[in-house]
Amino acid sequence: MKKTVLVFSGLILGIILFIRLSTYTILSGYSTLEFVIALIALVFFFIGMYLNKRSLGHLKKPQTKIDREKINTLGLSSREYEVLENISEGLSNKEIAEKLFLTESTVKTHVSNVLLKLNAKRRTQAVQIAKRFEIL
Amino acid sequence: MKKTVLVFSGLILGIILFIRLSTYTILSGYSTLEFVIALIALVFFFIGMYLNKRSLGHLKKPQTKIDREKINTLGLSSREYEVLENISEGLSNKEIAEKLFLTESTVKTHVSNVLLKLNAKRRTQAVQIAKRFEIL
DNA sequence: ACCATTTTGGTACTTAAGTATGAGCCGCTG
DNA sequence: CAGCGGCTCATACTTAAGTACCAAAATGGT
Repeated sequence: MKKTVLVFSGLILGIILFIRLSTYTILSGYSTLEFVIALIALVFFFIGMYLNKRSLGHLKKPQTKIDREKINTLGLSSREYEVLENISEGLSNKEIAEKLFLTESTVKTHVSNVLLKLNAKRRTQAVQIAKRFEIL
Repeated sequence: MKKTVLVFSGLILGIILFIRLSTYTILSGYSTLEFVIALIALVFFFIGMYLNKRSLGHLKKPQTKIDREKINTLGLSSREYEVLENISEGLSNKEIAEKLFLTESTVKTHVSNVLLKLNAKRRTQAVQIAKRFEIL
């Protein structure tokens, strides 16, 4: 953010200096004024794009908004979804059971239901499908 | 892309018209010229940012560049990495074996090595760790 | 209060995943 | 050329995952 501000103010100064100079030297006709302004507009346009790309590039997480509509469409219950989340974290059934204060047997039931509803054969596939559906 | 071009050219026209008018009306002193130009620069800066954000927003995949350095650091061989990729696709050992023309037994060896090198206990966890390391 | 769904849990079983260990083959490098 | 690392495959196990089927609470809406 510091860099951005520095670069930005530096460019503002540069532009102002450029104007100061151009008003007394290059700038003679009207068309030249328009050209200079168009150039400035273009330059700042691309600077805006560049800086934006940089700042967005720093965002590590894709921030995929969870499609709750889709979860309902698939018929996933809240508990089943909760289990699915933990599967994607790489937890085992036993670990999920401990985390959610359940028996492993209950977790297995939920997992089986999730696989059915997502039409997956394995938990790994379920995660992949869930991400395609943007519910994870 | 069509929209972008249209909006862009429209704005260029608008700016030129604005200049035409301002040169004969508002624009009287030097400071005003600078102000107008700064304004244009600012406007185009934000237009650039906005358009860039829009176009980047259409990208569905986060485009996480694969950190090949990290792969080497972890000591993952190319075959092991290939297996890891297929694990993240939700494939079973048997399916990976068929896809890569291997026996299931070889795939299991690779999987075991991957789990060791990623310090994971399960294939699901391996995928999660790999994504944190940005190698997937 | 009743019904549908969810949540929970169990048993019994099958299948997949993962570990340990050994071994042959190939290509590269000191 | 000996050796190392990577790739392949196998056997024998252990453990986790997943299926099928059932059933009792809990929950929530009409």
